Amino acid sequence: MQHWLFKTEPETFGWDRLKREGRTEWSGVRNFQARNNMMAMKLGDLGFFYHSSTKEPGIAGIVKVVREAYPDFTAFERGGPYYDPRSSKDKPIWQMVDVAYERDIPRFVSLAELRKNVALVPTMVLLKRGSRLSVQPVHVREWNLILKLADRPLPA
DNA sequence: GCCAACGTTGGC
DNA sequence: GCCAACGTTGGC
Repeated sequence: MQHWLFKTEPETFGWDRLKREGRTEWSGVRNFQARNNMMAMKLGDLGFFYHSSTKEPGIAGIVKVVREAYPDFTAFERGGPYYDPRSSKDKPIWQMVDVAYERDIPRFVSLAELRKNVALVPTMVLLKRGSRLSVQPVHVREWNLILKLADRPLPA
């Protein structure tokens, strides 16, 4: 099993909403690297649900991949915000997966806290300088370390 | 709101 | 194939 991280803006689609709705299509990704990551996902893979572009960015919860990659239909929606004329039903360019609420974590783990963790800084994609990849892999070592962080009370 | 860093586009 | 220009992301 592989682990991932999904970025989302909580003002647009946050953790509370996913919890309420149970599952969602991860549509609208228009970056090849992020798309390739989604195409590598397998049923049952887990991912961190990450809040970006917000007052306190960080990891809010855990999701599970419940449908493997398939064509992102929002690319076919003429006039829609995610329309891409290069993508067609015959030759779709963009793909998406479905993810579902898996479980809460004991507490929110902020980006600032992740940055303070010396063991994460050199390797974690999220922490790389200028990183803006919206769907990214998380090494199992990083995954477990972050879960351990979330199990402890927030350091003063 | 600012701006550094990034990915993509398109002229050459 | 190079690279400047552009639009976007996302932390601060």
